[in-house]
Amino acid sequence: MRMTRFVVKTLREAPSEAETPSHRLLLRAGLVVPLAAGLYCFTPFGWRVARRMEAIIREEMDRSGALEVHLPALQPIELWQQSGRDRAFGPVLFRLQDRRERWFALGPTHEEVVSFLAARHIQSYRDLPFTLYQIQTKFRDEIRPRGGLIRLREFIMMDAYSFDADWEGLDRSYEAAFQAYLRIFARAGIPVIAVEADSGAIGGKDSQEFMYLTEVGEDTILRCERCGYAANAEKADFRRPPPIPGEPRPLEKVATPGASTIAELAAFLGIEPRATCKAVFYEVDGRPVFVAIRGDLDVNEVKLKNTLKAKDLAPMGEEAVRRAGLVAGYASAIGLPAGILVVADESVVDAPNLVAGANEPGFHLLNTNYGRDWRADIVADIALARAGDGCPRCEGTLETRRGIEMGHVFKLGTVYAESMDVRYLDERGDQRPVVMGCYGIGLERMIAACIEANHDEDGIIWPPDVTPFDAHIVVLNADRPEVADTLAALEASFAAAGLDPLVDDRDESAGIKFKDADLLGIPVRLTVSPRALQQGGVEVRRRRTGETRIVPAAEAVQAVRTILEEESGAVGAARTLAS
RNA sequence: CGGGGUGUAGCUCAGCCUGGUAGAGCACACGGUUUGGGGCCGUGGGGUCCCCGGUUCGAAUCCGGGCACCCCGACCA
Repeated sequence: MRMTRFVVKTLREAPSEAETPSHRLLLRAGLVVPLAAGLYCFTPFGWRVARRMEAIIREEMDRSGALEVHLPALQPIELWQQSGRDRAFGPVLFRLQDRRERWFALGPTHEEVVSFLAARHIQSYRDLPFTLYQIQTKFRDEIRPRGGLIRLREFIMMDAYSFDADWEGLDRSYEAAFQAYLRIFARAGIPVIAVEADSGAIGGKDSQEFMYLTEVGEDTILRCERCGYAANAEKADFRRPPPIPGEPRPLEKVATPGASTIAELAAFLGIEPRATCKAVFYEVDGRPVFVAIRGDLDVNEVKLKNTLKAKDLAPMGEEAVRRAGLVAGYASAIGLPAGILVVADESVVDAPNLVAGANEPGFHLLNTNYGRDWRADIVADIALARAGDGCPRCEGTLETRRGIEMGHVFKLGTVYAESMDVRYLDERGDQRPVVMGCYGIGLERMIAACIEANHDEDGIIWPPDVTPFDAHIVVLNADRPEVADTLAALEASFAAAGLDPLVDDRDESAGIKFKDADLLGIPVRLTVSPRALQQGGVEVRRRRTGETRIVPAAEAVQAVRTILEEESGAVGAARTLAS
């Protein structure tokens, strides 16, 4: 491809809106241009990268035995009502009406539609198992799009769905998808770790996320160096510090003026936060919920939401607190107004003599004891794991890292089979629900993470499987006959070898061309110039290391191939290091 | 939705406080020069100063109200 005929434009300075390295480079190298919040146009250069990412995904999914399909993005709302997910997704679901005023949704994911399709095919256990996948646009009216291609309102997702007769079959399908994902991310040059995850709005049982660890990530991951345990913070278990032991003592009311936070209370009384009971108020699906947890711990809102099987959960606003008759800063479950659901974390049940609020401004109660003084409607693990907490699997300590969720695999089980009525007849002729799994990868996110993981101060460094061109040929003094002849010969040999180079034939200075080559990130650069020819050929430069050498023009193709192969090895090594 | 920030040329920004002909660098067009790391000289084109309203003889600038975009928290690939 001749650059003068290719629609690319690079920017010397990144637009001020871009802060993360990938966002800046995406805009500077001209891969995408923003249209509106969470919406981007892909340029010819950017789309080539996207297509290569797609190719990696397609090859590895095909290799795993999955079958590609294409499902409508536009879907009748009834389908979403049937699964109950029109409410689960709520405002995230884009809705629109057709000319007959019938309601549709723009698919944020495709479990319902693929269930519909699968149900048309599945009659007998002999029809199972199989896995379907597609690479298609999804729509989500996200609360806050961000980070360039990290969080979009319209994005391309590879979503796969497995259908098995039983849970053992699902385990095998899940494992096949898991292995395919590892190959996909390795080839894309994205180091990932698999972490235990919450299944969120998708529903289902086991679930793991593939995380690319980076400071610019939006998820928090807890990890134990010692045993390798890793989990999303919203899911993570941990060993709670033990309670302070003691025999129950009599309840006692004390004045604690101005001590409305755990820190103030502990300081005022000269005790550890661990000896107090923290009260947190939530509004859950419109109803007030009182949460009690030991003072040294925080509430994990995802765990709480799951415990309550709630659709909507938010900290209670000041107005709602007053309306519910709660006393912020001095509340406890002892003497709480009626009609409020009380949820307790496991940590308060076996901790004796906790200091808790007296439900009266400026006063607390000493020596409150669960069972003797109060009881919760629900007792559950609703505590948030934090850096420094004990690992749930070994004696190690958890640390936190930030990460971007690149992919997610779920064991759905029979949830959708039940709601969408996907059943089969087993060997005995009994009707049973199909056991499903689902698996997703965000394509734009892969591009963003690939750049995050593969760049330097000069620009992008594409992994060989992702690069939009096989080589970047810079031509200097193209008007000299020997240069023009060499370029023509080079282009012919590349074409014969089936390689696709980007040729910078622009009338620009050498400096601009070299800078642009570094920014655009094609792994090998060839320079055709009078100087190189004098030295016996063309200059070959490896983008990642900057090393250069002169090779005869006739050997250029082989030199490019060698570097691309070696770069594949380098990408693999980087992955091993990080995982 | 809450908190913070920003809207002036394609991009980065100055001008605003203290109202009076809208600017610079980069990019773009043309001419010349140069040709191994964003080179140099000259000429030129390009603006609803985010929008609406108010104050004023006069508003990019002051006041009010909107909107958009970015960042931090609740949602997810």
